[in-house]
Amino acid sequence: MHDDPSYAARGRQRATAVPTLADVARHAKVSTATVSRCLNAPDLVGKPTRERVMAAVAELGYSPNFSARALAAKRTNTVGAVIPTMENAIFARGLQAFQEELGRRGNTLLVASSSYQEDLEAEQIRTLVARGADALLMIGYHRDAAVYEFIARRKVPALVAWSFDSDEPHPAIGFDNARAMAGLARHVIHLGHRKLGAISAPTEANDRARGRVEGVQRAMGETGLAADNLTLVHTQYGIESGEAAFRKIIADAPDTTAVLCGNDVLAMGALRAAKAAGLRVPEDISITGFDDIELATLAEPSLTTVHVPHREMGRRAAEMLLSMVAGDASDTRVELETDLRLRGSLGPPLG
Amino acid sequence: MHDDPSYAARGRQRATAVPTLADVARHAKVSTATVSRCLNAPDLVGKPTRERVMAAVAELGYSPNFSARALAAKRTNTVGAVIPTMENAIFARGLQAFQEELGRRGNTLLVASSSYQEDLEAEQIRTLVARGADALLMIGYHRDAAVYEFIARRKVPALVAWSFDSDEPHPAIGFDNARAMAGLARHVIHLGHRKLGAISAPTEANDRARGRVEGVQRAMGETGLAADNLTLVHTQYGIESGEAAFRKIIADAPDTTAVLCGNDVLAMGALRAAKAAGLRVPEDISITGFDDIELATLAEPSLTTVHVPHREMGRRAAEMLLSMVAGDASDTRVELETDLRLRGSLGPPLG
DNA sequence: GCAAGCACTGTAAGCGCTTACATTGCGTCT
DNA sequence: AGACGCAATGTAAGCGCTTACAGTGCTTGC
Repeated sequence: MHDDPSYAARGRQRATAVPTLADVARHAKVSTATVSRCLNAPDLVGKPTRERVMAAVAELGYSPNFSARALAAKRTNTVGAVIPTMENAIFARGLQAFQEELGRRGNTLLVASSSYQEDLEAEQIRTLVARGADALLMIGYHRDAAVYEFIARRKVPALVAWSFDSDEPHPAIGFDNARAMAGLARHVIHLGHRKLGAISAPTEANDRARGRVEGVQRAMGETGLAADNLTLVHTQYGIESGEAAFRKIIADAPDTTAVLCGNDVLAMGALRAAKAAGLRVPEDISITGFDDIELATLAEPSLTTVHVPHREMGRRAAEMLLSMVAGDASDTRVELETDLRLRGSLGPPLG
Repeated sequence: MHDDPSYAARGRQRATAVPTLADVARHAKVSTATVSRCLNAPDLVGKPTRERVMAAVAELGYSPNFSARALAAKRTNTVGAVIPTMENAIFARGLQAFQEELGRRGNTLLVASSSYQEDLEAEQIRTLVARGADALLMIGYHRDAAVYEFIARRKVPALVAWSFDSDEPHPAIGFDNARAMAGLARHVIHLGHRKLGAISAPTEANDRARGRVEGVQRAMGETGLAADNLTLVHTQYGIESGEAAFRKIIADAPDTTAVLCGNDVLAMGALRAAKAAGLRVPEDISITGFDDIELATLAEPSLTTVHVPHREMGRRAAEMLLSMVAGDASDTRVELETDLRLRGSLGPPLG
């Protein structure tokens, strides 16, 4: 035993080199299999042996090499997420909850962001899978069929979040953007508004934004409002963008009495532009948002918006993904409820 | 050649199993070494061979197994970051820039958050290192010496961000929190304020918060203001916390004319509480923040604060860390400049 | 008193890749 | 013409771990 000629050399290195499973085994005078079992399935090992091994682990400051473990066990305990950007508070919040839940269950989060670019997203997804992500979180349904095929071929459990559509087959947790926005729009219309404005994020590669616009249109259709009562402007994410879009709406359609924005950040911009233009909110013009980020209650007047349970979504997404990895296929499609938060920025039109 | 009895079986599996380097090699009729070289050092391979290999890669849809690569090459192209929380916009913004730069250079980001808990942070750092992070980004200097020793022993390049102290030996990119806050406080005092309030995040495990409080005290010392002219309140991060802290200050010291807050979110809370108490800002009381998040310009009145270049910090942190990994040890300590953004929430005291 | 079963532990074969080293076939130099 | 260098490729030894399988020494039932 221990007549391996390299043993002495290894012993000398030990202070400087990172200890391996084999070092621990040697130290505790057991086989590597036993050390591995101590770490992964302690009840299979006798108590005295286990204690000896654990002592060796502690003494050497051993911690397992993740890549080796992943290679041998074919599981990484790592979950990938591709989001448009962390700078958007709604994703930051959801992702934070997602990561907390993952951490609680011994997993780590691998993050990539696509900057709302479809091809970049596809590339990020490939990267995450190649890195061995056990599962994938993606935002919204919209992406090339080839991406979905790739995921299916690799058999990586994947979950769509921030969107829910009962017609879509993919596992998802989210809400029906169109329905949520329609609820708000219906309320606005019932208050008496007839000339509406809408500010939306770009809709080409973004089903959430698309859904929200459709929601407005659906509510108008239901209440018999003709389509030309809506002035729709598309613009980038950002406060300044919201300001510019608002100015465009009141320039194009000065009789607009309510502007529905695709998210709270755009709404904050609209609000600021309205005030800058000398319009009173909500007396002269009503403004609404979507998401209910912290900003919404801070605005003056505070913002009427659609509340989305971002944290809950993140937390449950982690739960779902991890149980999908474990092979438990129940509850793979979850629709969350949103609700209206009626605040000062919305009122009946004065006329 | 190809008389391996398992060859046929492998061939049949190919459609369902994930292709490996060996599959590609077989397909292109070269050795695995050549395939590996095509992927990692293409100029070492002759053009016709390379093209044949690349075709095989494309045909099989091969992508390398990351764990195996990491195990063999001892490099993961993954950088870990431990931040307090993504829900704080300043970290989200910096981290986004960090991740973008990392991605641009072919690296991926592994994220962990500590929820401002010191022991959790230590654990996360160990986890990230065990997962093979090539380098580490950490927020602020404050952490147990054992953690720094661990990092040094593992020889993982690590960078402190969001803080800079010329007395500290660790590689860092950030700014001098005390100096930045002292600059603001000096300005406030020069305006004529004599009775100050300060709202700070908990300082035990947070050198940034500590520095900011010290900055206020330093400015007071320099200008001959006695320490008892300052009412200091510690509280958690959050708007409501800021509101409560503000109420406590004006209850304890009703003659306070300016409240300096450790960050913009606390300042937003203070602002709201001031207005709720019927105080005019800045006529009755001045309020300042720190960070210059988007919220600051949205407040009414807009918030006087210290601008911090979060995005630049994130981007350069990525650059620095990657060059440290590459063995380039230049410029390992970078001090960034902050600047005052004087806005409506600060004015001279009326008295 | 002996086969069967059980609780532990060890042996060794990979997992999919990288890379040091060996080999081959040229063109070149003297 | 023979020695040499060089470019292109192959061979094979790991990287550090997991796990199927194979003992080993007991207790137990009949």
